[in-house]
Amino acid sequence: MTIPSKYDASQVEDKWYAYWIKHNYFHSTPDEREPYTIVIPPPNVTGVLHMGHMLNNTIQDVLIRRARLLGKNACWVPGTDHASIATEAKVVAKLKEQGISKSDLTREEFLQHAFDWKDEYGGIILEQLKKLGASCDWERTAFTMDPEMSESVIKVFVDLYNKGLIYRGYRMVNWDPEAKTTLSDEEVIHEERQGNLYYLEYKIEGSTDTLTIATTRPETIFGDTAICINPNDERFTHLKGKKAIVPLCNRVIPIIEDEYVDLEFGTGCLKVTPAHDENDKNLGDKHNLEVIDIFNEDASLNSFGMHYQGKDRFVVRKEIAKELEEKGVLVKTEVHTNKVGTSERTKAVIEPRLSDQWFLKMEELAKPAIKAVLGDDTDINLYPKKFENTYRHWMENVRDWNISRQLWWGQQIPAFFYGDGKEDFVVAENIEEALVLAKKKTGNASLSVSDLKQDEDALDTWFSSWLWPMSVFDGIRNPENEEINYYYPTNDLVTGPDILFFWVARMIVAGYEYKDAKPFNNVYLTGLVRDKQRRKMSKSLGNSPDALNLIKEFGADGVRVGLLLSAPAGNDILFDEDLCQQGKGFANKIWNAFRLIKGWEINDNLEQPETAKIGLSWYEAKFQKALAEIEDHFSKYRLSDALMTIYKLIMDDFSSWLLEIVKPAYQQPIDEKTYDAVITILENNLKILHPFMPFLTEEIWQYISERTPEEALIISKYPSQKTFDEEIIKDFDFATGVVSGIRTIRKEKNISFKDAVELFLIDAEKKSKKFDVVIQKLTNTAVINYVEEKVDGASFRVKSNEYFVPISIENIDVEAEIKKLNAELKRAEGFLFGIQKKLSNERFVSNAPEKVITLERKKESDTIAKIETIKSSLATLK
RNA sequence: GGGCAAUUAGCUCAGUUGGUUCAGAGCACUUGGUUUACACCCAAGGGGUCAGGGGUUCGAAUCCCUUAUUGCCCA
Repeated sequence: MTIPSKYDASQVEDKWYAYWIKHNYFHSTPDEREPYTIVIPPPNVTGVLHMGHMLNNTIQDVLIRRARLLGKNACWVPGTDHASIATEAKVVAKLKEQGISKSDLTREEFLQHAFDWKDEYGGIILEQLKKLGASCDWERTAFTMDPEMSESVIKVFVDLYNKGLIYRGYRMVNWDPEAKTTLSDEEVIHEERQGNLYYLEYKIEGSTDTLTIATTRPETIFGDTAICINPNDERFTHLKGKKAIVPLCNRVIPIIEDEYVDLEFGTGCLKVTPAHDENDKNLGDKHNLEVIDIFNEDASLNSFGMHYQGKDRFVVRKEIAKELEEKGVLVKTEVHTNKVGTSERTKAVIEPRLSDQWFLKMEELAKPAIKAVLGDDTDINLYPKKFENTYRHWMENVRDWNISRQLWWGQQIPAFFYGDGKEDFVVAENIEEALVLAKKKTGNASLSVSDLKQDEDALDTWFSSWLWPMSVFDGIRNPENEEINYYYPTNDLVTGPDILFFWVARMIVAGYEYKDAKPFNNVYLTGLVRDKQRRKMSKSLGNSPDALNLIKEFGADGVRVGLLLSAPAGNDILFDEDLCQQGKGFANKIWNAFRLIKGWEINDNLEQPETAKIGLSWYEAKFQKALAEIEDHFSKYRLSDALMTIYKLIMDDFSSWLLEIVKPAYQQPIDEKTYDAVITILENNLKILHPFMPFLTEEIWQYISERTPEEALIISKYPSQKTFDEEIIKDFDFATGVVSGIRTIRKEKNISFKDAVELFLIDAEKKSKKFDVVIQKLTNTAVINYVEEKVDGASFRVKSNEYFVPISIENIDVEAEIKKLNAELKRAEGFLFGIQKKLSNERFVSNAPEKVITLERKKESDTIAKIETIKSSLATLK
């Protein structure tokens, strides 16, 4: 059998993914085993795989595959999110290309287009996840607008309404004039923008006096309904009780007094526009001011804007400034930076707007969710822990959640109006039930279905995804079904910190409200993927590599390793393709180690050599030590450290040391016992590596021998932890010091590896001799002689042991040797000085614990011994 | 403006309760090497005043104060 010297992932990965699917290893049904459950953070149904998804889902797959190997019933539920604003915007844009305007369509027609779009492009991302190796239970694929999901959402809305937690309010909301919908506070991004502060002069009615106000938004003067001054401001006492005249429209408005006005800012006079600013709205409510809304829903001016009617707010701002200047109203303009809210999705500048919206009261609902994460006996752990502070800050200041959106793509709010009054509605799961309620509420038995009109708005997408961990198991509609009881609470949630509040916090809220239990035990918050220059990866910068191309180039295993090697929990990951190259290189290394082993000819008559025996027992200890470290890293969600431990184990301990130790001479056969042991070791290495590099490991596993579907690596049994011999690891580390010493001498003295050397040593350490054969083999040392006296030749020290390799006279550079020894001596003496200073300090000796003092004394005697050997070496050279 | 976090080698990061030879890892770098698994490799090596300053302590990368810089969240 010839095995190619380069590992070709593209030949392998599709084959094993198909095999895993065929044998249904990813599918889970409740059974007697312990469940291990993850629900995927559902990506946008029309989305495409980007680096963030790759990182996220690689982590989830590692956790799931590991759980599977540990014998748990692993269930990873995949799915997608309908992403109301983003998707609706895409559909609207596509229709526009075809010359169709949304306003020409009925709701039903529009939804048909949207579902067609979803069926055509939706779920591409899930196909891409398969390329990455994601072992999701695809039979469970869910979508937040599946009929069962939507039914759950409506049920929850009705329930919360009936509990008095959902209410309708005329409120200032964040209006996105581009998407023509409201946004929740969390969907608004505050950005610093440079603008102007305009100083405008208002006339005082019945007087020649004027007053000056400062505003950043001169176009909103049409909505002014008062001027406000601070009652304590002596500059304006003369204005009290007077009225001002709004420029251009010449409306007369009252001058009111309120301590809210900041004496320092601007001129100390504030224009009040209740329809277009939250603070002004509060002032307006307090002083019973008129509310004049001057904008259309696309933020162009309406008829209140007079000759600016129909023009966009930013156009008007420029034009009106000019007009005001010409009319002498604009006194001056200052450059001014302020924060403006922009839409997360459309980037449009948010317009505060008053409208009727649906809200969910959060304060009481948040309480159990706060306790779960921050209490003493925390139910839910965040990794890394630092996010608990952020979580606390948000949850303790939580505001009511605006859950209505002026969109069609989403669950339509189940409120049915029977009249024109604000309160003329009932809330029910369907129109038939609504009719019953409406009849009861109105006392009008003659009402019919046609008299009811359902609210036009849809629910916020997060109002469906906050139920995700329950609704994917139908836990809302059938709260006691077998699946929800088995899989819920889920174990780990892996997601980005950017949706800690949007999603994570709300799932916790929903979990306690509807299952009286947490939705998950642990939340692993990944970092953002950035480029090498720390810039966020984005389409507009074009710095995001094509995920599928990366997989093509480096293999899914290579990309997975590349991502995880640089992704400590919670830290941003600075993505660099070189990392994938390292992952690919690692795959190739393991492949070649396997090639080496597979190439050996086995001879069952051969005795096991001593070197192999010792090497194997050392590696077994080393493997156990690494296994314990890996467990520890996993328990702290330090996946990159766990991977690095495995990387070093396989790269250094297995390939560089063990295989070199057991390797038979060229074209010589290997004894069966050693061969079998090496194969077992290789298999164990594959098992612990499988969660990180599933394809490569399965390929080698199946190459090692014929396996039945029941024997596939993906469902094999993870190596169990055993106690191990710490001493042998220490002794081996000492031996590697000797090996390195000899190698250094070979290099310095230009002694080829092919020429055997002889080694002499003064064994002050009285070390075990069992590694001598190993040292000999690895360094091509013909014989090791234990002596009492120095021997001529190149020398080196490991602790207080002194080693000599005789070399021909012309190779000895006495000067260089002395220089080297002097440097070593100086370092040792400095070290000794430090220790002795410490030990002669009476306060140290009397205060430090006994253990520490003993250690210091040991260090002292070791160093003294070492200095002795260096000094005597120097003496012989001179 | 308020809050949180960070600052350790050229880069990305570990460093647990203050105490093992604690100043580490990976990558990068330098030098040498066709040792029959692998040049996607092997071996050896250089490199840090632990951001600056002050303090507590027998002892500080680790605890406290302070300054600077950076990032995130909120208003």
